Amino acid sequence: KTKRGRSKVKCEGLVTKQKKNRRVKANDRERNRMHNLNSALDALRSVLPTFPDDAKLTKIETLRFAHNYIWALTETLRMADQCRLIPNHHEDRESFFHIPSSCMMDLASPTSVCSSEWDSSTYSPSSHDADGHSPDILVEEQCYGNIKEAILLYPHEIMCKYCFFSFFF
DNA sequence: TAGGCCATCTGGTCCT
DNA sequence: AGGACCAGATGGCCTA
Repeated sequence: KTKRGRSKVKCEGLVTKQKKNRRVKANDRERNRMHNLNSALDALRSVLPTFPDDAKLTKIETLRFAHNYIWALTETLRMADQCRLIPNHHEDRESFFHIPSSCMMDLASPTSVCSSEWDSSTYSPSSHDADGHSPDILVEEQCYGNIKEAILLYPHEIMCKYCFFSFFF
């Protein structure tokens, strides 16, 4: 073989080696990227309401569930705002707070402050307070705050209320 | 055993 | 040129 021929072969070998090296590095980056994506999905799973016995949500289920959950929370807040803006709609408030017993899952029952929050009797009008605030306004404020707290404390019920254990959009 | 889910590899495309 | 992103291909694992 000529000198030029040998160097050509050597050069091709070098290029192949370089290509292989680039591919290996690219694979490594891609793997890393997917791991990051999965970590983000895990983080998302961790803030979604699930039960201990539930199998881990798949990727697509996680995304759909998150979509529905956000919708349910938005809807809950919207209703809370409505409840706040429309005075004397005790019936609405009561129906909003009423969680069907069939929906009550295997959760620890509400305790202390929380237990009364789900009790509609909490919202019945009472006498004026020392500052002279109308009981209705106090009730509305309390109602609004309670709903927000309830969202944090009882995500399962919120989801259940809106029948969002189905994963369809 | 078929089907679903997943991780990984790969080549193409776009961006810096 | 190199990195990020994407979609298709492939093979492994699990479950009904």
